[in-house]
Amino acid sequence: MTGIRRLAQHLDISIGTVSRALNGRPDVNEETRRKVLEAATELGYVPNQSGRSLRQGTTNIIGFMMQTGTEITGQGDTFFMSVFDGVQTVFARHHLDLVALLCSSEEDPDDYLRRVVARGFADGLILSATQRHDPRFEFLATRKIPFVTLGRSLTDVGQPWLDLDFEGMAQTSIDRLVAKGHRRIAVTRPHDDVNLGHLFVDQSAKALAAHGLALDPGLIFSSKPNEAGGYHVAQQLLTMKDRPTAILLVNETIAIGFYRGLSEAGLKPGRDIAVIGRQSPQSHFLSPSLTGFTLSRRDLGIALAEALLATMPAFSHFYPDVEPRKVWPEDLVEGESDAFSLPT
Amino acid sequence: MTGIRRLAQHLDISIGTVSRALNGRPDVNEETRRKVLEAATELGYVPNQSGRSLRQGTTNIIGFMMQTGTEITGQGDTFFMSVFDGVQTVFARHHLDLVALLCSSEEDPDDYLRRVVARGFADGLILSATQRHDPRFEFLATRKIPFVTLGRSLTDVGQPWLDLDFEGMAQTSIDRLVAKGHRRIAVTRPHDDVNLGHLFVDQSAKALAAHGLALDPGLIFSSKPNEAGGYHVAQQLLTMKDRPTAILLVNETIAIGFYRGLSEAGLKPGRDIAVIGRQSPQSHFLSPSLTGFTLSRRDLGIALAEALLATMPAFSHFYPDVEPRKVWPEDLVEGESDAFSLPT
DNA sequence: CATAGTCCCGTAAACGTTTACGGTGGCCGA
DNA sequence: TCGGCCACCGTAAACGTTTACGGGACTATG
Repeated sequence: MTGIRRLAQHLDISIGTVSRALNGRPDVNEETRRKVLEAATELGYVPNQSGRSLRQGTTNIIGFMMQTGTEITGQGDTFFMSVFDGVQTVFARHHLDLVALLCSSEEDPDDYLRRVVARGFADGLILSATQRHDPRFEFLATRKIPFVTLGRSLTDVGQPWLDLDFEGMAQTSIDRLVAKGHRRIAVTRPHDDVNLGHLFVDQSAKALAAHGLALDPGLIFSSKPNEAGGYHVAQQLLTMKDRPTAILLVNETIAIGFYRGLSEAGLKPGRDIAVIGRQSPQSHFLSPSLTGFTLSRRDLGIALAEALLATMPAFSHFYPDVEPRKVWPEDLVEGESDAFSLPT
Repeated sequence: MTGIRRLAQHLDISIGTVSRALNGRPDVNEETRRKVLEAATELGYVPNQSGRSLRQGTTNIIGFMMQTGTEITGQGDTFFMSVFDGVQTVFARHHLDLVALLCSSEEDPDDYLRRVVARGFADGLILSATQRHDPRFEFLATRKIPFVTLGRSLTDVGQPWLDLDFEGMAQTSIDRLVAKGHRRIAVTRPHDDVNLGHLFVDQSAKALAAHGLALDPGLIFSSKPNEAGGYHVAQQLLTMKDRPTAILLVNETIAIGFYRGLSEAGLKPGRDIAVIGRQSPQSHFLSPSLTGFTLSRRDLGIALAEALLATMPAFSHFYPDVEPRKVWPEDLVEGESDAFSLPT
């Protein structure tokens, strides 16, 4: 005799009642419910997830898909981890388990997702590293699997998303730099087709246009979103005749490499070039201090989880008024890296 | 009519035969098996994992537990990801799904593991960030859950493990540095109780002793295993009166921060101090080039997976002669960072 | 022809839940 | 007294598999 049956026998009660008691159904006497819960802890009963899944066609698992090709992050080691933390705290409240689905760099993300879905692995998914055109969206939509994405895409199947505020970042950065007399402003973007890069470049161009300036295509640097990428950007920049006087770094970690590349040539951010980037735990150790945007990654994760739950019928009533799509605000932390200004 | 039943009906055959055909049982006519497989792809049948799990008490999932407190890695962003890749390729052969279980920095790893196990989540586990004394081992052993650890521990319940070759690294490093005239050799270690730190320090002391030298306790630097940690180590080192002339960096990423900390004070690895570390994708962009150890992370992952499977009854016959415990060799890549030598 | 053996297949139970359905007993109002 | 309602509980089916068991058809052997 195992499982719920054992509990029932021990209490001389039917298994139906035990199940109802454990699941918080209303049609069970509070006194018997108390006894059931007591016996459950006493006997160390934990419900069998397979049985439950089989019966109600739900796994209680949410998957957070990341790609190792982007070095799990592309935003610095801790970025996704903090977001993950936030997501996890929300799901824990609903007894949902969160796991990370790491798609190898050698496997096609679309194939990987197909496998995950075919297996009926998760009740819902969180997607990151969203591409400019992302086939995964349509796939999940036709399978009617709830999902939310961290990052917009041109592909739109009506799913909720959260994203960074590239418009805001570009605008305040550009305004700030133009006010300091800069005209030749460079911009970095990840080398792959992740949508983030497109957005940031577009918004930067827009912000420049507001000042009657154009974004020089020669000043758009594609790089891997990691330290090495930043280092390369610096090297490219050093070889230019008509060097930009300011640069925007969209990814977090590349600032590290960029600083190093610069310093090897004897250049210094804030003195020889104005740099605006994104804050990260690592960037606090940069010198001169980085002027950059910051956001609460944990809160971002929480919002991501809530947006997903709001679309899942079983949980939506908990989150009646969640904005399904939202651009996440960032604050600018002023440092010394953009102190460099030009006479006007 | 759903699932296997639908297939059976479509072929006018019993569900038992269908199941046997799909699972590669011998007692089924090859001709009917062919038909079944054909129909399966035609109808897009995929077995329901819940049903299967319920029946045979197995989930076909392997969990790779990592901790976000150590910034998923503590070894640099890509370390675990490459290992993960290797593990995944092995498991894919056996139709096992690998997921990452990320324990939040705010949650106790032991509690987290308890939850995972109670839920019956995985058939097997891979543990990383092994502590010097690790309660998780005993817990899993009593629950009879197959697991393998990346890293040794003083806690030993007979489980297989793989680990880095700290003895080898310490010995070749020390020998090399002593041969260059160094006597005051510093060592870094992670600030927490992860076993790796203890081992590396111990082995370094042993290697020094072989030359009649002692490891000065004042030359053991505890640091976070990331860039910031390396930066701090450099800062600490700079304030010392009797500075060491050489240093061993056990973690991969800390070299980055260490270099930066040094260069801010006008010091240079290889000229003012000898540095030996560990190679990483990022370290290739260090200048002067790093002398450091390297290993095939992917192969490490493969070995890890095989070690686990060898202990699981259902798979052990595939891996009859896998060494259950193994120290993973590393090669030294010579760079310029340890060029600094002393007159003897 | 009888017997044993082999190959293949069908039947049905079992895994641990959830839940629709119906039933019992008590209470209340007419 | 009786019908109806309510609160609570028991029964049993269902979810989709796997697998032990047995049986039928055929072949080989005596």
